[in-house]
Amino acid sequence: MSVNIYDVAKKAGVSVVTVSRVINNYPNVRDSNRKKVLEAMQELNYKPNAAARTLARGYTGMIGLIAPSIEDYFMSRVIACTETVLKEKGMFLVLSISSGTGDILESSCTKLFREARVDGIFIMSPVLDMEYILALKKDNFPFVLLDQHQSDLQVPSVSIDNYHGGYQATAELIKSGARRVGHICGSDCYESSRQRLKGYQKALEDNHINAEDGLVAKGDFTASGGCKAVEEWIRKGILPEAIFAADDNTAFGVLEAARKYNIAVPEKLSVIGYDDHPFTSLFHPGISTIRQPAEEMARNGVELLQDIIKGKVKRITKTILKPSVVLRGTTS
Amino acid sequence: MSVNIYDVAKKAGVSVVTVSRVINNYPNVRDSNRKKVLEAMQELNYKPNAAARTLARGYTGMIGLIAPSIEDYFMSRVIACTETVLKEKGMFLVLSISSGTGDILESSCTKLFREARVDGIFIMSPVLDMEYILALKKDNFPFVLLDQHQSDLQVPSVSIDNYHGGYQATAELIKSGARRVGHICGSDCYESSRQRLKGYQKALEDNHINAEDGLVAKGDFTASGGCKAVEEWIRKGILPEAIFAADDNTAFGVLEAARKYNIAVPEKLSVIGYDDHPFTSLFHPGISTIRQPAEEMARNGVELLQDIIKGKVKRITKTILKPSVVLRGTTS
DNA sequence: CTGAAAGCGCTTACAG
DNA sequence: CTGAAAGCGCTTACAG
Repeated sequence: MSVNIYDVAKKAGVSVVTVSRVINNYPNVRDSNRKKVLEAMQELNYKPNAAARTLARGYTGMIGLIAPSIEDYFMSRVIACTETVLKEKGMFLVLSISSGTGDILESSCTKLFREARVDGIFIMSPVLDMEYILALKKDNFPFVLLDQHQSDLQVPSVSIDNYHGGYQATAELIKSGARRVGHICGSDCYESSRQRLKGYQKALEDNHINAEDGLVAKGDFTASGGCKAVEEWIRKGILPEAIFAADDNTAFGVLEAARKYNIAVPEKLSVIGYDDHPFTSLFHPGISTIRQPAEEMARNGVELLQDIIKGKVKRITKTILKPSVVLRGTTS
Repeated sequence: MSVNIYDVAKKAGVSVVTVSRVINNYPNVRDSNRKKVLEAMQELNYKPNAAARTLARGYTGMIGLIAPSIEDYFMSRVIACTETVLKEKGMFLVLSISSGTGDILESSCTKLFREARVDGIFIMSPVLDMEYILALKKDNFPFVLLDQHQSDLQVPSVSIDNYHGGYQATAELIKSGARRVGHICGSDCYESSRQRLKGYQKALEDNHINAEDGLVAKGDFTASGGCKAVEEWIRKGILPEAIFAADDNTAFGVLEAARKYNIAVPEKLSVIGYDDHPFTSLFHPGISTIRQPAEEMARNGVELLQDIIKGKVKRITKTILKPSVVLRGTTS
C-alpha cells in the first residue's frame, strides 16, 4: 500500500511510538526528534490511516445524519450547518437520506451504528417507531433527535418550538383583523406539522375564535399542496380571510392561487408562511413568515452529541429553541 | 468493547475463519456450520466492525462528495440521487460542503482521501485549481468530476451539456419571435454558467442576431440577482423582449420584477429558466425551463467511479448528458 | 470444507 | 523523553 508509520519511523530514525506522539501532538517528544519526524512525514507525504486509528482508538471521527430529504430548504440549511460545525471540529458527516418509516430508518441507522461506522447519529427523519429509538437507547449508542423531540421518552433532542411558531403566526393574522383564519398543514408524519397545528388552534382559542369547520386543510409542504387547498376552499365558498401556511412552499402555492383567482393580498387575504425561504422576501408582496434558527439548532445538536459521545452528559437534555416572526407584505 | 468475531467463533464452536466466511457469504462452508454461525451471530447481535474490515481489506465502502452547496435545487437533487444509488450498492456517502476555491477544496479533499477515509470522491465544487486535480491524478486516487469537465485535461467526468442547454433555451426564445434576447448569467466560477452563456451566444449567431451591448447581465443563481438585472435593464431603457435566465431562481426573480413593473409575460417579455424547479410549473404563467437529468448523472457517476476504484477503466471517459426543453407559459 | 498464522496501520499502557 | 510489546477486529493466502 502506501507509506505507513513504520516508513516514517525508519526515515526519522526513531520508533513508531515517537512518530505516533508527534502525529497526535503530544508534548513529551524531544524537539530535535519532533523535527526529524515532521520532516520525514513531509518528505514521504505521510498521512495517518483513518481505519487503523479508528480500530486502535475506538472512535471514527464521523457522525451520521439521517434526514428525510435534502431538497427542503430548512432541512438543507440544518444539514449544511451541521456539516460546517463538524468540519470545524475535524469531524466528517455521513449522510443518509431515508423516510422515517420504521424499516427504512432502522436499516439506515443499523448499518451506520452497528458496524461502528460513526460515533453517533443525528436523526432528523421523523421517528415513527418508538421501539427503534428504545433499541438505540438500550444499546447505548449516542444519538440526538434533531427538529423533533419525544415528550414521553427520555431521549436527547434539539428542536425548535413549532407550537410557539404556529401560535405566533396565527396570532399575527388575528392581530391584523382576521377572524376566519385557515391553516394548511404540513405532512402529518412530522411532529413539526402537528405542533404548528396545535399552536394555531390554541391561538384561535385564546382569541375567542371558534374553530370553523373545514378551515384546517391537509397539505404536504409543497406549493402545489397550498394551491390545491386554496382552490378547494374557493370551490366550497369558504375561503378564509387569512391563512397560516405550514411552510413557505405552501404559502407560495397559496399566493399563486390568489393570483390566479384575482384575490388581493393582503387586502382580501392575509398569508403567513414558515421558514423564511429566500424567495419570501422577493415575492410581491413580500411573504410574512416564521424564521427558524437552523444554525443554532445544528450547533447545539453537535455540542450535545459530542458530550454524549464523550460520556459527559449528566442527564438527558431536550433543548427547544424559539422561532421568530418576520413580517412582510402578506400580512397587512 | 462489544462482541467480536472471536466471541461468535467460540459460541458457534468454529474458528474465526469460518465465521468470516459466513459473514462474507462464501460458499465453502458446511451447511451445519453456517447455520451454527448464523445463530451465534443472531444471538450475540453481532455486526462486523467496519474499521477492522477496512484495515484488512483495504477499502472503506464510503464515497466522498464535495459540493459547493446543498441549498441549490439541482445540487441537492444530484446529491440525493447519488446517495440513493450508493445505498443500493451498500455504500455510504460522506458529504463535504466546500466552495471550489483552491485551499478549501484541497483541505476537504485531502483529509478525505489522504487519510483513506473514502474509496473515491465526487467533485461537484468548481475546480479552479488545475494543479490540485493533477495532484489527485498523480496520486492515483479515484475521483470523478460531477457537473463539470476539463476539456484540456484527461480526467474522468460526468456532466450535462450546458452549452446545448443554453443554445436550446435561447433558440426557443428566438423561435417565439424575439430578436432582442438577453441573458442573465449564473455565478461565473461554474463551468455550467460559462457554457450556458456560450450556448446563448451561439444561438444568437446562428439566427443572425447581433449581440446587442448590455444584454448579457451578471447573475448569481438567485432570484434577487434576476430581479436586479431586470431592474437595471429597465432603468437603462434596454429591457430585452426575451430573457434566458441561467436558472429557475433567476427566472423567478425576473418574473417578480416583471410583476412589479407591470410587464406582461409572455406578451411583452418571454422568459426561460433552467433546472425545472418544482415551482416553475406552479407559477402563473408556468415557467418554461430546461430540465437536467440529475438522476442519470448521479447513476453514471457512481458507475464510473466504481469502475475506476476497481481499476477496470480502460481509458478516461467524459460523459456528457443532454438536457431537455420544458415549455410552459413564459415562452409564448 | 476448515483453521493456524500473519498482516492491515495505528495507539496505549508499561517499563525504562 | 523513548521504545518493545500487545491489542484493536477483521481478512487472506496457505496448508491440510
